Amino acid sequence: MRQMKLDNFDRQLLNLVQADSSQTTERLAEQVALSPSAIQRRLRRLREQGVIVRETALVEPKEVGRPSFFVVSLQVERERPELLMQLRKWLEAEPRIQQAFYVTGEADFVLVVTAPDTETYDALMSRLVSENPNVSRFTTNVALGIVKRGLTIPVPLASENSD
Amino acid sequence: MRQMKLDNFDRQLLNLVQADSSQTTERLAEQVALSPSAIQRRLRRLREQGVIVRETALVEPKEVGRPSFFVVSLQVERERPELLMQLRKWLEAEPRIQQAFYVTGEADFVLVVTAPDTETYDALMSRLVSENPNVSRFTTNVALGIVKRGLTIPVPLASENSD
DNA sequence: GGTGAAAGACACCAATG
DNA sequence: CATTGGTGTCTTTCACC
Repeated sequence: MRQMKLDNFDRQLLNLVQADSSQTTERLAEQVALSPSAIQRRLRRLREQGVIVRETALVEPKEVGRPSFFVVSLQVERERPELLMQLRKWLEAEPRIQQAFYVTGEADFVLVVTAPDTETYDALMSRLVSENPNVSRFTTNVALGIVKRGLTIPVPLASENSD
Repeated sequence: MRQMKLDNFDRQLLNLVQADSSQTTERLAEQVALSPSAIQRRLRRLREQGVIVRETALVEPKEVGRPSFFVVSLQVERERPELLMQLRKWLEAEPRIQQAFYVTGEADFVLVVTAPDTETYDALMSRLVSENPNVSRFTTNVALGIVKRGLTIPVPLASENSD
């Protein structure tokens, strides 16, 4: 059931709504060579099929109290499956964990964390280690600046080459 | 001009639209104790003031060709201001660079990169180093799995404590 | 892909604190 | 006097052909 067949119309559409999901179907129809009705039906399908997961507003950190951002590398005691699952759920449930990747290399997880200040961040990480016994160590990189911030996945058209 | 004064209505609204920006003003009005008209005016203001930067659709990687994700640490030859600026612009312009943080610690930048496959990723990083002479070294962590993916910044209400 | 009905957003309104 | 909730109009979406 995975790996939907997406034609180039779908792919164009995905690129457009990733850039701006507030566009009307009419405006989208101008950019993709389709009628508004067709756009509508495709968008509904893409949402129902889970290709489009959700639509969100991006807020400017400067405007909401200048929160800090941290990139955190986690080392976990390898391999206790239940504890690993618990950690994943913990990360998912914690709103200040924006992103969590399970990675190769020296670290096991890389997190992107946001917090209003360093104290809150410290408290959060203290809770993380105390409530997840398999987390053996972590290193923090404080973000001094954000050059770019997005989740857009470029969707290549079928006719295009990969690069 | 920065650091807008946001009351608790604005803050609630920001939390709601970060979770789901496709809600109607009427549905938002049910959750915030305001009329649809008030919600509308506030949303427009938040957009105009740049508190809400843009609205985007989040797509499921599994459904668009299972692209890979990489967390990259960049070391740059410190300090050649013009080259640093050039690097920032390069990162911004490159669609496969999802996020770029300027950080403290051993690395200077941390990137989150997406690419359809490892070859494309390699080619991208080759271009990065060849077109940015100040990038001295980088280390790659391949994401084996994504536990969580979002950009939501929790906006605390004025009456609430930080934690 | 087009068309008519329903829903939602937008531009004004007087009212309120 | 800024901000609210309400009303009419226009736009956009939705369901059906």
